[in-house]
Amino acid sequence: MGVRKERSADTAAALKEAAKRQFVERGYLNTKITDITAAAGRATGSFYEHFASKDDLLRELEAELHEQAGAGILEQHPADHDLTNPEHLRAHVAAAWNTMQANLPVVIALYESAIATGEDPGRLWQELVTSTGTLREHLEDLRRQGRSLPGDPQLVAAAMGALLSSLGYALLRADDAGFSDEEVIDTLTRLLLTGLSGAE
Amino acid sequence: MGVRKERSADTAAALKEAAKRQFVERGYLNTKITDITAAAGRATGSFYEHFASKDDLLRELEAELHEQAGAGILEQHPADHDLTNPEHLRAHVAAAWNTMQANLPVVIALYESAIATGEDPGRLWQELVTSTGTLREHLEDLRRQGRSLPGDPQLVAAAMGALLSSLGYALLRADDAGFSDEEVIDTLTRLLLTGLSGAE
DNA sequence: GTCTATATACAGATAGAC
DNA sequence: GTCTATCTGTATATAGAC
Repeated sequence: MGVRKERSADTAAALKEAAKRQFVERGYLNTKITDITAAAGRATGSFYEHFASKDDLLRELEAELHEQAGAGILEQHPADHDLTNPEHLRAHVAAAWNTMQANLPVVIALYESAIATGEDPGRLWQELVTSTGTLREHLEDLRRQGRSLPGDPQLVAAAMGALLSSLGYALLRADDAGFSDEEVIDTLTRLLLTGLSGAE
Repeated sequence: MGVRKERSADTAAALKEAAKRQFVERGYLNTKITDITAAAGRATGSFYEHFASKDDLLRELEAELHEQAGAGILEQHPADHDLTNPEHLRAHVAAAWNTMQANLPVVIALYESAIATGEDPGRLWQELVTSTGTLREHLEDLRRQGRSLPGDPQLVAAAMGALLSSLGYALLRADDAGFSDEEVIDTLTRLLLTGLSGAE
C-alpha cells in the first residue's frame, strides 16, 4: 500500500514477465540470465535472489501454468466425450490450440528444455505420454464403445499430441505463415476426424 | 593401398561416424567436440583439421544424406500419386519413417539444431515447408482432381510432416516405447487416411 | 596430420558494498 | 533487496612440438 514507484514492487514478477518476453523473442535456450535481467531493468545479481537458475524459473512458470484452471497444454477440453463428433473434436482442438497460444512463452521454453536434455533420450516420449493422458482415456472410451480406432489409444493420442505441439511450435513462432487460427483449427479438426479421404 | 593400420586411414570419416553415434546417445546439443574426438579415438585438436565447427560437421552430414538417393527426410516416396489409396499412402508413410530411422543421427541433430537457433524464430516453419514440398504438390494434384482436402495443401502437408518428424523424434529415441515399426506405420497410415472416424 | 597444452570466450553463479 | 565487480566452470578454438 502507498507504494508509488512500482520498480521494486515485485522483482520476481518482473523477472518472470521479462523472461517470458525473451523466450518468445530469442527462444528459451538462447536467452541468457543477463537478457532477462536487462529486459526487466534489474542487475544480474538480483536474479539469484529470486531464482536458483534459469531452469528453476521455468519450473515456477510451469507451475503457474498448471495452477491456472488445471489446464495442461493438451489436456484441456470442454464438456467432453465423443471425439468423433465434429463439434466436440473441434472444441477440443481449439482448446488445445488456444491454450498453447495463450501460454506460448512457457510452451516454447518447456519444448526447448525437453529437447536439450540429452540425458534421458526417452524423456520427450514420456512427456508426450503424460501430456496426452486424458486424450488417451477418451480414446479408450471410444474403443470400449466398440468403435474402431486407427491403432493403440496410447499411440494415437501421442500422435495427436505430437501433431498439435510440433505444428504449434513451428507455426506460432512464425507469425507470417499466413494462416489464421481458425483455419488451422478447422484444418486440424478435419484432418484428425476424417483424414485425407474426407468425410463423404 | 597397402596400408595395414586403419587408424589414420580417414580421420574425417572416423569423426563423422563417432559424431553420429554420440548424437544418438547424447543428443546433438549435448555432444561436445571432445565427446566426438574421444569416441573416435583422436585428440581434440585433430577435429579442427577437418571441420571448422560442430555445425560445419553437421552440414556435411546433411549434405551426405541429401546426396544419397535424393532422399529428403520426408520427401522420399515410392511410385507415387493418389495419397488416398491405402497402399500408396502406407508406402509413403513407411518410406518417410524408414528414412528417418536409417538416418536417425542426422535427423536428431538437424532437429535439435533447428530448435536451438533462436535467431530466426520462423526457421522451423520454413524447414517444415521445404521438407514437405513434394507432399504439398501431391495434395495439390488431388485438389485439382476435384477431391476435397482437410484444408490448404501447404498447411495439411506441414501438419503431416510435423506429425511424422515429431513423433519420430520422440519415439525413435525412446527404444522402450513398446511399438513396432510396423504398428506405428499402420497406425499413422490409418490416422492420416480416415482419421478418428474410421473408414467404414 | 596428429598430438598435448593452452588460450579465448562466455554464461552461470557468487561476494560484498550499499 | 539491489547493485557492481568478480570468480568459476566449461566448451570452443588455437599454438606449436612432433
